[in-house]
Amino acid sequence: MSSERVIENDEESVDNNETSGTEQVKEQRKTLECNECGGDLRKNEKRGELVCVDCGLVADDQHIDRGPEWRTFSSDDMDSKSRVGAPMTKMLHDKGLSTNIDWRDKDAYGNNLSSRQREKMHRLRKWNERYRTQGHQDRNLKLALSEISRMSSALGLNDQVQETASALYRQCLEKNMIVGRSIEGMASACLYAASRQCKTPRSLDEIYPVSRLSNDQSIEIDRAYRYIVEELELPMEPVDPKQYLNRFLNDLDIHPEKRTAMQQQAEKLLDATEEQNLHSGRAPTSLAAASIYAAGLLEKAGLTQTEVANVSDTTQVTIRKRYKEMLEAAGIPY
DNA sequence: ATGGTTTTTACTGCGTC
DNA sequence: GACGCGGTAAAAACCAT
Repeated sequence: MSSERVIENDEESVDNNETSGTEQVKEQRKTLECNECGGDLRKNEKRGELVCVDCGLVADDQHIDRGPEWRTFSSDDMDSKSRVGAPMTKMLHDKGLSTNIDWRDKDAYGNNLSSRQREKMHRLRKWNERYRTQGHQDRNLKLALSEISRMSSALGLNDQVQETASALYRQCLEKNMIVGRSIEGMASACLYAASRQCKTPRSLDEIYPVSRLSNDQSIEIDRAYRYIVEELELPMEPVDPKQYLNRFLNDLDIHPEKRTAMQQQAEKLLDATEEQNLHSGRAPTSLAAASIYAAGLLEKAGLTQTEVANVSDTTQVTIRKRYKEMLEAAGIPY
């Protein structure tokens, strides 16, 4: 699509966002008339002008679309699809907005630079890098964000979680909450909170091993998490066991045919137990695990308690206890 | 700190393949 | 004999007070 698409006026560009560019143009041609002679007005895309076909009057020379560049399908998208600049991302410490100087000593055409130019570029690069990572806060952020990125890919978390975690860490930094605490611990805690907020929770037990904290330092993550929830007033609700179903079922590699049936069955069981207040006080992971095991029984998937316990970070004993009361709650004899 | 609850650990016997 | 399952007791972890 042309970057200088010419449209009737700015309001139109907002209202007709759902229709494609060509449709808009057709409609315009019918409605627009020259004030002087009544002839059709036609747009000149390259010049951004509206010109009368008959008398040559330039009706408007400022017809450049300042609206969003791409087609959008929801009002949320509208804001994010700005016409200019690189997309902003919170995953980079400078939101991806700083200057980058290529490390290759080539000019825009790919030719080698003269030695004089080369030296100049070296100096510029050096100073640019110094400027970018200037100050302790920026250094702090840079380290934290790279840790968040590393950990979230190790845990198979998506970009949305990573963005959320980065945003949380940024807030902590702005409120001066990091001083006196370890960057690693705070970053891990942000990631943990983000994974829950994005409905793809990871347990703290899963976070510990991918963080660079030693085993006896792992309580730092608990502490940091409580701290940021308190300070940032995050609305953290208890994790819904259903949010684990997908991942656990994936890890169990079940016959694709039984997979959906089991998930539905498990959700039904969780609903039944939820209604009878059997969820409170119980670890969400164990509830999810038990519902999966019970669903496996009902669907005859040949799942063992040990298998489910392994993927869910629980134990057979716990699964036993839970799945029985689940079947009972759902009124299913076993 | 305390007490109540859940979860884990470790160990057991039973039945089946 | 290996495996899945069920049960138990004691220890550990967790939570609200």
